[in-house]
Amino acid sequence: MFEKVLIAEDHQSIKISVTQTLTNLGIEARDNYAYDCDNALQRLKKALQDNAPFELLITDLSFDDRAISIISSGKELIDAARALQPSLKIIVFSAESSASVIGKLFEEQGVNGYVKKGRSDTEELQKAVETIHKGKTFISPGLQQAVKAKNAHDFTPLDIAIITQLAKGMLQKNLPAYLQEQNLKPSGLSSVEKRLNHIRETLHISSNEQLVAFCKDKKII
Amino acid sequence: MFEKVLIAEDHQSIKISVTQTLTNLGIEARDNYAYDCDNALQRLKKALQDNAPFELLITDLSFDDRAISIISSGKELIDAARALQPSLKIIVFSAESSASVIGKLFEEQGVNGYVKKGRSDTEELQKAVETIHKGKTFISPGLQQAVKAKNAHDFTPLDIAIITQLAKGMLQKNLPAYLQEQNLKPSGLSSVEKRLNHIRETLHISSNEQLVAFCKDKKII
DNA sequence: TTAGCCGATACGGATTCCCGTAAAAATTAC
DNA sequence: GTAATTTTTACGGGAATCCGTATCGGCTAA
Repeated sequence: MFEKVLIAEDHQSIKISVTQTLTNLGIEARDNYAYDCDNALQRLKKALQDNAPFELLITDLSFDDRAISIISSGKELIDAARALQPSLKIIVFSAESSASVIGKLFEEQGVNGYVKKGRSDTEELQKAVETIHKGKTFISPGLQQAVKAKNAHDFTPLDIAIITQLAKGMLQKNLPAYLQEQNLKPSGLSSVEKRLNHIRETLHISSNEQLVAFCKDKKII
Repeated sequence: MFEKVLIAEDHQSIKISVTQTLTNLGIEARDNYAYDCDNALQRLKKALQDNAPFELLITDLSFDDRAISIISSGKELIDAARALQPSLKIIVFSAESSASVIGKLFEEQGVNGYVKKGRSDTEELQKAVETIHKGKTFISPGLQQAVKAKNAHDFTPLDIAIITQLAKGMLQKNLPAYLQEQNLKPSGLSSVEKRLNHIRETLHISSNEQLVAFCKDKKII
């Protein structure tokens, strides 16, 4: 079993339960807890320098950053941790259920496991640690299919840029200039209109306001 | 100290910590846990019928309702519980930090305490239980001022109805008919335009898309 | 009662958005 | 290299929104 596991979690109540789960697995829980991302990365670095690296990171996704921090989300922490120590195994332990978000964790960031906070999360977490120790990946039951099932519409980087700017108040007629600045193509106003129209149609959405609401709900923007 | 406390919480990891906190307070934690709102209300009813009512309810706000449930959010549970048993003390234990949401819990629903999940949430929860047992209210440190600080704009029920419909795809020209159906006044198209214009101005927002995004972020709609 | 005030509604011009069509450019096929 | 296809862009009419102004209707105070 793993011997050194780092917990990155800003909720004390959850940290206590996770620690208990690790103890049940026979993993020593001492000096292995960070309540923000900066501190978590620091500990990973220190352990690496001391030739006693962590083997597994269990991290949340959202941290409320009260202080000015360099890394303020689990997503960024994962990238930084992997860059620092490619061999590190990573379990995300979060309440996030958006297929879009979870899908990216596996596909773009290569996490080893995802446990959704829920009715049986401690058992699931325990199973996840065991499964990953055997070299396999783990995902909470029921989420597998949700992540595989593609959205009716796959949002491209262009789509996301367009909708993000709309949500920031940019008029759609000003989008071409912005998209050119960002080197995003196509940038013509007609193309923007066509793209938005296409998205609305496939999602059965009738206005830009509704589209912004949809993307906010699905955590796409 | 309280003798009967009910926990309504759908995350096992948190339930474990809350139970432990209650134990630390000398409160017996047996048969006092519900993982969804329907079940929680059922237990409150049963205990009342048996002449052994719960004295305190500790509840989360968000429950992911996998099954078809009558009550699916903590907000509704609170109303139902208060209707059933007005004397019941209620602590909300949630990660929600939106001033709008928390403010309403106290002002409209009269909860006795709010503990935000965070770095010291178990200590805070313990303190909350003690404080409320003395007949006072409790709110997590730092949130007090956030809740008191009013938003730049106070959203009226009319505002919320308008923006909600926009976010559902309704065209603004169709709003007058809808508002009349809902007996909301004023309902004239000019009034709707004027209202939206006023909101955008006070919040320094330039489009309806941005307004919808803002309200989604602040959990106003 | 009536003059004055204020909010709601009606109206109209300017702007923006929607959407279909056509031209232009880029890509692919042969 | 040229034709065919697709993608991007340009254009224009109609709809919806934005915003200023004016009218309507209820309310208050002298």
